[in-house]
Amino acid sequence: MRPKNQTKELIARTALRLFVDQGIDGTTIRDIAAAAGIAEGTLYRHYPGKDALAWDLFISNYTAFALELHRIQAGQATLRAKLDAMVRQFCAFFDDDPILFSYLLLAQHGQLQKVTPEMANPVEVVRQVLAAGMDRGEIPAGDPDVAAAMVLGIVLQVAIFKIYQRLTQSLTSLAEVLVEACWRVLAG
Amino acid sequence: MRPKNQTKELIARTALRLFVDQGIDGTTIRDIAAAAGIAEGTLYRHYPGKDALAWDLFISNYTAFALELHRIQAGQATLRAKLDAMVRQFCAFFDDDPILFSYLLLAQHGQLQKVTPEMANPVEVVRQVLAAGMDRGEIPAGDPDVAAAMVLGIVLQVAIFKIYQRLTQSLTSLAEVLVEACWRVLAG
Amino acid sequence: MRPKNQTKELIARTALRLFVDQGIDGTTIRDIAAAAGIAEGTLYRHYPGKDALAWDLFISNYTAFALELHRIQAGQATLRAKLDAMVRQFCAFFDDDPILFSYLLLAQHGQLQKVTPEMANPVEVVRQVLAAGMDRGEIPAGDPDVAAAMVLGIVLQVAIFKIYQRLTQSLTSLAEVLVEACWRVLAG
Amino acid sequence: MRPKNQTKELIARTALRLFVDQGIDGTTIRDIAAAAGIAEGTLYRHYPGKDALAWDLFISNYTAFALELHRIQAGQATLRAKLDAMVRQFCAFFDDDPILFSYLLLAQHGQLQKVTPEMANPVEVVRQVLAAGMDRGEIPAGDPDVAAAMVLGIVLQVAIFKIYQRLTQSLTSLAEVLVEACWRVLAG
DNA sequence: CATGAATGAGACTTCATTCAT
DNA sequence: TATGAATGAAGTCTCATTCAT
Repeated sequence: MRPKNQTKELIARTALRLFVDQGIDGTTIRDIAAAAGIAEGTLYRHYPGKDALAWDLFISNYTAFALELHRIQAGQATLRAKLDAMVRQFCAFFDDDPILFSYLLLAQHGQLQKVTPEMANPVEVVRQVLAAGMDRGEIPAGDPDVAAAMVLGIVLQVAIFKIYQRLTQSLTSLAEVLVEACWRVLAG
Repeated sequence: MRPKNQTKELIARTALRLFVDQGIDGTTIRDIAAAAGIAEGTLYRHYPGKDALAWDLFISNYTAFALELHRIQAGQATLRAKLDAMVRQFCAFFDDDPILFSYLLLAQHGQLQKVTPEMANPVEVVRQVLAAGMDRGEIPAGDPDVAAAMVLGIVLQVAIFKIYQRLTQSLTSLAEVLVEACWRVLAG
Repeated sequence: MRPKNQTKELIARTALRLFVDQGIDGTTIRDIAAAAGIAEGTLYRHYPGKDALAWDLFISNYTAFALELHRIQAGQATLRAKLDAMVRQFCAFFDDDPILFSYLLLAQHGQLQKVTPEMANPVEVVRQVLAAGMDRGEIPAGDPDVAAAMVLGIVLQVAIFKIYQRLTQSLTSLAEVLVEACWRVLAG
Repeated sequence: MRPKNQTKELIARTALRLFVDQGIDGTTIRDIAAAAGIAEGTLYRHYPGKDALAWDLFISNYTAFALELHRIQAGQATLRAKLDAMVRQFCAFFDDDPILFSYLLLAQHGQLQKVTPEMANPVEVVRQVLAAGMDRGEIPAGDPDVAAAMVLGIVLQVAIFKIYQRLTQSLTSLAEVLVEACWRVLAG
């Protein structure tokens, strides 16, 4: 018998991989159990069910990333530095764990409706950083939602291209380019 | 008895709406039939099955949009004008049929693996236009895939914000802003 | 428009062929209509439904053959001559219309339960001829059912071999051999 | 929880009975599950599906009987003794498990097309035994396929009569009569 | 008589979840 | 805690039959 957390972790990683490869609905409990080398029933010792597993995988990592993003930008003084740090954070996250990143990206359309406003949220972090920058006059005032969308779009679409192997470089190696692009968009 | 194409069209629109609202896997044949006011079996006189319906809805519109995009940019002489036309085309498409646009956006992760290179493809159109612009020296040379990702990201993420109602303006009213942002990203 | 009986006949022959090829349950109304070049609904102008079609095809030909068999043996004086005539009748029937013969053979297990004793029946004809022959002392007395089974078995199993193409000769060319075999079985 | 093989065996016997009573197409998964006292889904833990169940039931027993038949004739020296042993084997099989025998008899028309030449086959066993007997001069030379058809016809049609209750004796009690009849047919 | 779109009952099958071991 | 056979609700799809034209 494995220690409890080890089995739970095994389930989490296995499910993550299969969810990304086949979609959540396209992945069965049996798939997960078989790939993890455990019995089907064992999964239920660690998670209440499949939906809970998918949700847990999503929200814990989504929140953790949002908090990390918030922490990292807080350590910077200027908007430019905050933007730089955040974009690099996205890139590092992707390069460090592309499967998890992909999951958050691809699962969001199914899970986002269960996200409540009080939960930490990467989109909100970016929006607020940009709004604050506008307030402080670091960039021209504008609709902070539009600004956030454009910045996120630049970074996330590059990640999607990487997922679909239209790009082969690491995201980190593109960070500088992305930061510069975002800045030009914002600096108007 | 309705004329044949009328029923097929009814099924298509109903399915589109439900697929966007509940996801493809989250929508049952029964859902579609009930919402369309037809019998379950009737659907199968018009489509071979649920997968084929989802695929047909995706690829026919995805391809049609790609061709339209290609046509519209070909009518412009400069990259700046092509970019302007293409972005406006995205915006007009979204405003004209947000459900269809959403479907193409959300369904792509499930259907894209069935897209073959010879099928017309909006991503490819954008990439080629940008690559040509680089070749002609209209914008600084760079990785055309990265450039395409950034341009697409700006437009599509704004569309996603609109879908999730973070934005309330029409996309068309944002077109100028988006074109300008894209251009600044590209013009380096 | 075809004359009524021509369409009905077309349906009957088409159904017969498909029933033999694919089984009754394996054949759909749509199959029949498509193969016959008519609309699905047209079939119902000529037959009450699929079951009725299969039954009609069976019982009318089954009965007709039984009556023919009875008539032909009645024209012969001795058991040997009756047997000869009946076996030749089976062979001629097979060679003349192997599809119909196959249908009667293969469909019987599904339809026989609907056959009532007062319906003319080839098995019964053979049994009675043999029983009468025993009564008249033309062959040794024995269980007429066993005798009928053996005689029928010889003829029908050869037909089955022909259907499955284990044999290539016409049945008629084997008639002499079959009659002789039956006679040896009976003559004890 | 029953031991695995017990449930599979229960499904097999129940299906066999229903297939014989109602035909394969006339028997639903629900029928089988209800008659076996299990849930519908349970069947699928033991068989891939209904077709596979019907096929497995057919081919495993068909092959097993062919091998047994081959084994039993190999233990005899003369054709007469081989024939005697084989006919008694058919009779004993029928009397021992009339449902299984009926299934093999009735299912063959649907399943035989999936039988490949390398699969053991009772018809082939009989044919080869007779062909060898002809080669050794134990019976007059002739077409071994015709001979096999006649011998099989005698035995199988008697079995069919028994299935339809035209006969009430056990087949074993008729074995002597059948062997004698076959021999007269062959000995010419 | 012919058509063929529409119907809807019912078939097969999948799969998240339970529970006795 | 782990197991995996069993469950049964629910999904996809088929097809005999009907009926308005």
